[in-house]
Amino acid sequence: MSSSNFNPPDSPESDRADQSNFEFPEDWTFDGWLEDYPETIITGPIQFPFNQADEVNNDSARTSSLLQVSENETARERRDVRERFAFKTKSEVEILDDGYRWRKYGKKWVKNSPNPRNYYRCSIDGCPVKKRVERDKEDPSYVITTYEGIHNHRSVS
DNA sequence: CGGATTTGACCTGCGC
DNA sequence: GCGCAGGTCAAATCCG
Repeated sequence: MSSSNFNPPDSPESDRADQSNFEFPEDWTFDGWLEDYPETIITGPIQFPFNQADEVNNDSARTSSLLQVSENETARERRDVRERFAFKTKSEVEILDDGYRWRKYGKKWVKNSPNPRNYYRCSIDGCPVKKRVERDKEDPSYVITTYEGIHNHRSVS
């Protein structure tokens, strides 16, 4: 895919509503998944950024946090928001060009999966973003990517 | 030579 | 307290 189609925001706090109309490239498949929250199955288009609350305990909050940033987000919900999201995509390769430079810093064989999990950190100095990449245990033709954090810089060309 | 990758060791939270 | 599992570090190595 081309890098220009994937442009996460630079700031977590500003203009969330304005960025919610982001559309993923149509050659990516999202039928979703969120690793640490296996109950959150994503179907249909995802708007970016979407923020996952760490402790979402009712269905309506979960739905809104997955599909878009809620406009009437309560203070409590907002405090719990993490800049983390995951999706799976059908791909032969695990190194997807999403417009950023990543430095691999770890690899783990996770329990109950025949596939390794790879850990990447954004190679820009001072940028806190990390991501994990692993193959879907159920369907190895899918790659699961989990992003954590928001870039404090623009994507590289 | 500089930056990225590899890979086992190390660290830490959690359940028992 | 111990051991497991997941996450990270870092030295050696690779590669342009």
